[in-house]
Amino acid sequence: MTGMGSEDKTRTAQPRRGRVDKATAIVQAACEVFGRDGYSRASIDTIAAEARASTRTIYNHFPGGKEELFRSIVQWSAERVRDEQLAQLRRYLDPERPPHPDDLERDLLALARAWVVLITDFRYHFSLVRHIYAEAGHIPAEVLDAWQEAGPRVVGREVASAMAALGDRGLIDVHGSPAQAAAHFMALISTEITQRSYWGVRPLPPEEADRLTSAGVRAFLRAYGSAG
Amino acid sequence: MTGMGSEDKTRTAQPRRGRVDKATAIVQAACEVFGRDGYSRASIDTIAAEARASTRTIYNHFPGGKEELFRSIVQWSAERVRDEQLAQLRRYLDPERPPHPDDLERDLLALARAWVVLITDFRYHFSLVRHIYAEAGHIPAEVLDAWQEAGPRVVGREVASAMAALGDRGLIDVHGSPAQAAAHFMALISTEITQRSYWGVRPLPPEEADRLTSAGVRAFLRAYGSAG
DNA sequence: AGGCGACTACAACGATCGTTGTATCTTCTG
DNA sequence: CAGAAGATACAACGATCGTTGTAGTCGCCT
Repeated sequence: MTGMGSEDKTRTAQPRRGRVDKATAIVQAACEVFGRDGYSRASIDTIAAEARASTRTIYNHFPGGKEELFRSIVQWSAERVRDEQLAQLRRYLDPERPPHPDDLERDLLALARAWVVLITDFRYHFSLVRHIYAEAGHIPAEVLDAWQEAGPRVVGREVASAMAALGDRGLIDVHGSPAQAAAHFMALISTEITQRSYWGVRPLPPEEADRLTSAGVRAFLRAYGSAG
Repeated sequence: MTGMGSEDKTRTAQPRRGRVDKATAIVQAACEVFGRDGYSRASIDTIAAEARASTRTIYNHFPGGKEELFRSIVQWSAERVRDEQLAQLRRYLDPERPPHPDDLERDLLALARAWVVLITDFRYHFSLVRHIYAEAGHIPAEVLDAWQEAGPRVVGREVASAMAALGDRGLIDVHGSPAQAAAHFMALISTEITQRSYWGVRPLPPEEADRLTSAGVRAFLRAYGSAG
């Protein structure tokens, strides 16, 4: 939004220095530090050090200060993870190519496993989400809504429509509400893992995580499988 | 833990002044403020004001300062809520008096509803839990373990043994792991509500919460009901 | 009454932190 | 080369906060 004028030729496209673009370095560092320490504990100095930038540069890029920086990275991180989650969803549960009934459990399990991997891959993002939930009372409603709409709600809707597709083809029985089935699917595959691992802070042994994931998928299929 | 010694006559039993015991006033206020603001944002001055005490009194009762106060109230709050949850569990799912098969869904639903009510009743406690999860990386492992062992793990074990009892009597099929069934039950009845309501910060309309709860119970019974 | 224990008001300290201004430096562009 | 634009180092400010010390107040018990 800021900085990039309207008709500059190729100037701002190339990173000024030989290094990485300072702006993205700051955003990445801020993601990590905000995720690790939370809004209050995170200090501008720490973010600057992590980004190998000076605090002054941060304030040049984000005139709104800490608050604007936080809003920006929440949005940025949500979009990034959302895209990754949607990619895995389309990869293992493409509404265009429904799986054979025999492969349904395999595909759901593959999706679940891929998502669990994302939880540790994007550890800092999910730490950030934890802090968002914890500090929900101190975050303006508009910011919360913008975040939900940029990330979680989109994913939820996509999973719901995938469930609807499976239902239409008779692979599962959504029992009237594809959205409800989607929510239950996500709850069953992730709740226990996230809780036991403190949202990835203390990762579980892989085989344990796998056991929980497949148990969740099997329970989901018993609850929503069309064959029963 | 403090205060109630073993052989004090009647001195510490009666509040010294005409008011409430300052210690419990401080603990309650600290619970509320820590839950609302989190560890870093919460200030001793705020807690003192909320407890109508002076900061000096706080340091007299908790020589360890902010850290000890936090540890104490985490433990205290966890025990209180645990007892409440166990009471509801025994009320609606007493292992000694298993329900008739026809009443199983009704009883499970009653338990689920009672627990959902607790989420808003003990709003500050669950806010505290959010912050614990968010700041897990900054809390000593021993404190985290002590908290889990004083609260969540006990409840989880009790629900698991209730599930085992239901399984033994053929009312449900635990599919090999009562603990897993318990975790799935709790996930199905509470995950969506807690997420959608931001853990009680923005409470859902009661009928909406009810809809989600009963949908969770029905899904659980489809996954774990012995009749299928 | 006298003393004791708990509570309080008040001030002060050191530390951390968000934020800004300024002067200097580097690197790219014309 | 000159100039511009971005980045940096540095210092300083005001504010908040945890914590401690001190002196004083209030109510209870002997």
